[in-house]
Amino acid sequence: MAANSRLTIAAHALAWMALSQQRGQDLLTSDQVAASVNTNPVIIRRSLGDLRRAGLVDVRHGAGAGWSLARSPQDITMLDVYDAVEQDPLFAMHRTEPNLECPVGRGIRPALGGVYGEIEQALRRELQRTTIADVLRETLRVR
Amino acid sequence: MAANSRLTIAAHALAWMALSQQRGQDLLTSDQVAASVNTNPVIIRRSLGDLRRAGLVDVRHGAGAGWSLARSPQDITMLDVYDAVEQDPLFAMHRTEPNLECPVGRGIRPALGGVYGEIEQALRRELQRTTIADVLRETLRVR
DNA sequence: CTTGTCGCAACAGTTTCTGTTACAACAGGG
DNA sequence: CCCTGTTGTAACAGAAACTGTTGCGACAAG
Repeated sequence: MAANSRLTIAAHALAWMALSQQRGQDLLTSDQVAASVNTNPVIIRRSLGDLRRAGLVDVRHGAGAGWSLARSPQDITMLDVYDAVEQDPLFAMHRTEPNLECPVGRGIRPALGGVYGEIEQALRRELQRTTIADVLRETLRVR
Repeated sequence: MAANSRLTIAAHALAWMALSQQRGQDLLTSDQVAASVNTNPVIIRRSLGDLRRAGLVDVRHGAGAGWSLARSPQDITMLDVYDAVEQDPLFAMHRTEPNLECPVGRGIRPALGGVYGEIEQALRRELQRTTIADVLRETLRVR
């Protein structure tokens, strides 16, 4: 499906911030997060920017700047992260409008829209069941 | 997410084939299906080719060639279609390997793998609840 | 043998994603 | 008030995926 890795990057960043918080370091720079994710700091700033707009993290500017969690890790669900970094629907409709003179072409979009809507709801219910605290716990179990 | 429209195209083609079958026309050419979907016949042949490899449709070559359903519409679920046309996982991992010297970088992939696996299972359960016969019925309800 | 259709390769245009560089804006500390 | 380090964002590049198009060989029914 040509899936992107935004949810993965954002969850990784949040899990790392949660662990750093546990260790007493509340504030991390995009450089420090990028070092764990192994990517460019601008990628991290873009991702954390999405999370900031969703109210999941706070940012401080100027000297001594950096990022911190806006909520405790067990209060951030994967659904919160998903909503922060994804906007497109899971399944796309036709790029070009189907033939409206065909009964199937006329009705297929609302029909599939209903099906796709229910599927997204199931996805959201499942995403909501896991928090960043859960992800961090599972992450540290593998050592 | 840069979602593609393959599931939509395939479901549209199957619904149209199901309706044609009801009307007494078992065999459709890719041109006829393309006319309803409003796209190029090669796109339809590619999609129906996926469905043929999955055993959902049959094809006949030579003169008088065309496509027909291999099963009755109520025995084809959206999960069958999904498996036929999609292969990539829903959410991608990091493009580049995370920093393995960081405890989060080391454990994040299996941790997220577990989460993503459960989400895909939920998606699959939901896809399985809808058949092509359901899609066609809903499609014809909108007129 | 003719004809109509499929299978598939090759290619182009568009879009998305990731990564990179560059630089202005900002704010804390001396 | 200036220095310094960090964020925010624009601009750009390369790679990949998706859709669409053309062309042509393979195939089989009549």
